Amino acid sequence: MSRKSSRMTIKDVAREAGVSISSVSRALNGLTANQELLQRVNDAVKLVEYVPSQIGQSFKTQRTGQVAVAVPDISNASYLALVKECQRVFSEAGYRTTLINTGGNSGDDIELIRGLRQKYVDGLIFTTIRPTPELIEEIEASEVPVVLVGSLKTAVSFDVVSTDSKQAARLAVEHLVSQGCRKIGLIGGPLDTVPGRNRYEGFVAAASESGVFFEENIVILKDFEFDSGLEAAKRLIEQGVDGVLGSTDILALSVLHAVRDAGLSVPLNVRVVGVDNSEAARLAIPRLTSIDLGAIDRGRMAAEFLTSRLSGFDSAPKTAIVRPRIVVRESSL
Amino acid sequence: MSRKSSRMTIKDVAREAGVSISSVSRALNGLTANQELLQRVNDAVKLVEYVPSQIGQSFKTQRTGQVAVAVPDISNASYLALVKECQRVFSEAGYRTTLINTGGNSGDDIELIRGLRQKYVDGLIFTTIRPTPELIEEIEASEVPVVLVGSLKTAVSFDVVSTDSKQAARLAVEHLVSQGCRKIGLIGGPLDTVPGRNRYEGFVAAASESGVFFEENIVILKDFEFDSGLEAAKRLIEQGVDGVLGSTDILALSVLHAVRDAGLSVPLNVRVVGVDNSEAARLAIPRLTSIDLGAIDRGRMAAEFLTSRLSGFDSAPKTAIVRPRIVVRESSL
DNA sequence: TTGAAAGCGGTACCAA
DNA sequence: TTGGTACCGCTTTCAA
Repeated sequence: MSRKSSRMTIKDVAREAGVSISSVSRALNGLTANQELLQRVNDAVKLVEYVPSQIGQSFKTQRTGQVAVAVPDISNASYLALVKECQRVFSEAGYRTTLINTGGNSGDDIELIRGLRQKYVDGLIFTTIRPTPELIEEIEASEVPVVLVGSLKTAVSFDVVSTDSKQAARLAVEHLVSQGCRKIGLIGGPLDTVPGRNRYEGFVAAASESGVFFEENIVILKDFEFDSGLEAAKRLIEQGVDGVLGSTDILALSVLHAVRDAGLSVPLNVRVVGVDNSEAARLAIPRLTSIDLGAIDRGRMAAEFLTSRLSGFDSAPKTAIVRPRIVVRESSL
Repeated sequence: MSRKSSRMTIKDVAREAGVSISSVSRALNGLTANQELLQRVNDAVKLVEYVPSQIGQSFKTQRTGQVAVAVPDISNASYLALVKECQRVFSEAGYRTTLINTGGNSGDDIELIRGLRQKYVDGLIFTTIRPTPELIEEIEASEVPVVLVGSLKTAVSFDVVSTDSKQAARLAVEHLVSQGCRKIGLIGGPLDTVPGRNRYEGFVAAASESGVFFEENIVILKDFEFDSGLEAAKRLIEQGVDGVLGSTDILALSVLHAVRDAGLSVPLNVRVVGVDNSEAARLAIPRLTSIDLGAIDRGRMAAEFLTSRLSGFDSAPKTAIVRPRIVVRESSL
């Protein structure tokens, strides 16, 4: 016996229960006082194995019950943490979560926002490290609520959740200095990204204030690949740094490798700090000190901002800034 | 000037272009020969900034344009790889991807499959390590196409993609033996999971065939947590093993830590092999030998199976088995 | 080639 | 409280 029955609709339930489809709808949505009718409808629902069509409901209500979370790269630990946390909050609030890997390309980003007009989701959490004016404009024009995760320089008409990248770099430098480092290197991300730029500026500011030697010890990468980091780390070690800040935990791991390859030791000869406080940092040998940018907190707040808007609260644009904190481990002791 | 215009529908385009809505629909779907009408419609579309409603289209076509990928834990490297690859294939095929974190609970799994009747997605890639008979039954009854990623003992009426976990363990043991290990330990996953059971059996078979000492060196964990692995590894080291197979890369990393904590060295005193060939394995110190279970290949095949079904190809149930391969690195040399 | 109209599966208004 | 019915946006059949 094939169970692949053609879909049962509300009509079938109504027929089976001997009532009108309106009554079925009401019964199913808890708008019926009549116990007997309710019973008949429930029996009929069981009998025909009725399940309301999400598509039909969406059509009527113009709500999909879905939200999207867009990140440049889901492989990146902090985006992964953010996505997971959003998903948790949304799931609790009764929304399904659609995952979008943007690749970080700003043209595609704009297309993504524009595509929201198709109304395939009720709202969007959008993460970007390159918030161009065009992108901002497109988000402001969006009919679908968008919450942006990322740092902006201007005031905007939508909700924003960000972290203080400059402060993150500062925490790292101050820690390294307090541990006795006097010649600190930076392996930074691309300067045309907001976090890349901010961490660079934070590093420079904190380093010069501390009076440590640093100016020749800055390497800016075009990407965040481990191999690029390895190359950069090798250079820094040749210049005799005694402390390095890696822009991500992966880049910091590359420093651990380079130091070992050079026959030196972390933290004896070189102290290392990473950024993201990812699992990779916790499990590294030696365990890696890392700046936690609060990806989980950002995810939670962004998701809460969005669910709030989706519930119809039409407040002024909200902003949340998560403060980074340093998690000290073996690699910088 | 607010851009938050209320949605434009096909009617607005029709009115603006001075044609019927049927003509607009045809023009938009490339079913019009008349160049002038086409032009008028396109102009009207631009003028009113019309974007077809996904909801309206879904309602008519009974297709959502979405597929779901369900995994027990997105944090797990191999599931992550699988999800990413599925997403890539689906995106190319014009489908959006919804991510579902199941948590691996089998009751919830059944609810998930049952929930498909709501028709919120067109198809599902489902990953499980505990394929209960009830679950199988539910999948077979599903009206929505499901592709299962995981090993099954029985023949089923849906597509399945799996890997050979037994062979994976065998590869690892044979490699360790060939490197000179004579007392090999296993840190295994729960035996009530299919991969946990299969890896255990593969390990036992390969170890006894090789004639190496192993029987007292098996620790089966209740979970895959790093800390549990650390504890287990400590025990194995006290028993004097010279080789360890960790059931996942994370567990293998815990062995690296435990060996170091014991003042010993990998691979000099203990050789270590993990499973998953994750980024964590590539970046570990020392770099970790790992069994690649072909997560990416499985993701690709599963996604292709599903898109094929969604395109209406109603073939017999397909099965694909991905062969594991070993990636030898420093930790076992 | 074009337009009119039915219908996909629900919800909610209105009248009984 | 209940049933009849309009309607959400789009595709597609059918007739002109």
